[in-house]
Amino acid sequence: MKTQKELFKPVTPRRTFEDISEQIKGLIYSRALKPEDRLPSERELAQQFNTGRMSVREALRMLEESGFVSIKQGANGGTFVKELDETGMTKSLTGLIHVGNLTVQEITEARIVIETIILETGIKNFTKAQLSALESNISTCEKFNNQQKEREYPEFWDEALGKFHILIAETSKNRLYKYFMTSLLDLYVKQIIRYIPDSTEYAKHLDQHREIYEAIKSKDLTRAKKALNRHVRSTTEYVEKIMNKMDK
Amino acid sequence: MKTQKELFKPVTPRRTFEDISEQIKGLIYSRALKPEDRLPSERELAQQFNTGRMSVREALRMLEESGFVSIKQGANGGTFVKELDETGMTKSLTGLIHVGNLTVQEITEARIVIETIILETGIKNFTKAQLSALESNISTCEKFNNQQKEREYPEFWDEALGKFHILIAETSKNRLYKYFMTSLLDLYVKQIIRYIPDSTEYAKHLDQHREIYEAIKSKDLTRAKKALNRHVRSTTEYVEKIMNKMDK
DNA sequence: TAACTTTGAATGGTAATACCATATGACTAA
DNA sequence: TTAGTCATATGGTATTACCATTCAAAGTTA
Repeated sequence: MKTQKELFKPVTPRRTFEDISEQIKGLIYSRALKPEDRLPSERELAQQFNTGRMSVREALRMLEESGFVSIKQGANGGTFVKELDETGMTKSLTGLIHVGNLTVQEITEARIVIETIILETGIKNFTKAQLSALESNISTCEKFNNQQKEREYPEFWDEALGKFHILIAETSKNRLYKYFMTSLLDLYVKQIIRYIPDSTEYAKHLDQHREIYEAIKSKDLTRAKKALNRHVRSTTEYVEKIMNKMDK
Repeated sequence: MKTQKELFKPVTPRRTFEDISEQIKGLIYSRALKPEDRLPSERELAQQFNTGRMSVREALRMLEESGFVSIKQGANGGTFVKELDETGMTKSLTGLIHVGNLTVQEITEARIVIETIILETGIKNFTKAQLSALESNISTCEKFNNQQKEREYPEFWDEALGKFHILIAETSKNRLYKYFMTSLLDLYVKQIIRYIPDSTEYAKHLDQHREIYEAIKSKDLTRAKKALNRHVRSTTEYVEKIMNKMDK
């Protein structure tokens, strides 16, 4: 028989701000607070919780950090409930990469797996709207690439590198894939965006996209998988080359 | 030609505590601060950053929330750098589930995919040590299940449900899979742990584990995949049944 | 001497207050 | 009408004081 001691779990002493944070999180989970809703001001909250304003602020800081609320200053500002999305996941992955507990290679491998699965389970079910969205994404990017002026804007890189793959991920019924893909691409883009590749490099990237697109359009799974694999590996090589440069 | 205005990106006004948080995070990223290292006390930090203690505390709250540091009170306490692991990811997924932006089904599907990939790429490379770890995990669980007294402790469920799959995930060279698997299992366990299933249900669970194990041992990929798929689906059904009960 | 108790100091946790910074909208004057 | 000004609400920062927890060293007792 175990001693009585082992029957009880250790209790972490409840800190006030944690309590507050949990309460608010609970209200969000139970939909008592919905996205866009505005919370009372910090001073009011402090009164209602019967605590100091600091504890409230620390609680809000936690909620903000994990993406449950966003905070605006000024009149008509305040704390607003936010729709929870994949940013939390992105942050986690970014951290893991930075401290060296994860590499770009590992992420890329997972990315191939997921995108492949998406195609395997859904290549037959692409709607016309989805196909034309892919098509228009590619052609928009190509048009941009031919206009020197426009190429200066890094935002448009985001468009090219990310949106295409996200469009593919969105065809899956599994939202987790979309979250995951969005997170991963965000990591890629954050690395690449400081370097504006030359027009040739960019064109190559787009050609690969088009290749994938054509395969999907003709519902040729084998070809699509091959093209996808090539594309992701080539992009990864490029990202790694850039990252090595940055280390020096 | 675009107006000059569009040349500049919007600047989010830097909040003091964000600055502090970024600085510390940067030191962790650059390995100037390593896990287990102790940061100066809040009061000292405030002095060094030339700010108030509150800003420091809010910064620490952010770092704590995202898993970069842990904080202990009392003499010899303070702020300690923590090894970054998958807890951040787990938190994100938990949040997404609770607000309804993700379901157990979606997670389960992804889980099958990943575990399958792990087997596909690595079933031939299981070492003897890894195999016997699986074996001993199963037999330990079985032993527990036959001792009524022990079955009371929910912790041991954790052992049964999670460890087996984590052992499999750990055989992969891709740490992302392990992180992901650990996160997902954590979600399952957090749901199940309140309900202690009857001995029969538990035995069934273990039998499935053993089936998977045998297939891996004999390096029969097809059989392993089938067994795995069956097992995960059966577990999911069970979890869903429980969750429905809880809703009522 | 060994075991227990007390106490002091370091550190995080909470509170109250005052004031700064920012954003919005109403008001005012040209 | 338009441009500018100001009042106000809200978050952001700083200061100060005190509470709560923990650990270790000093002291005390058997």
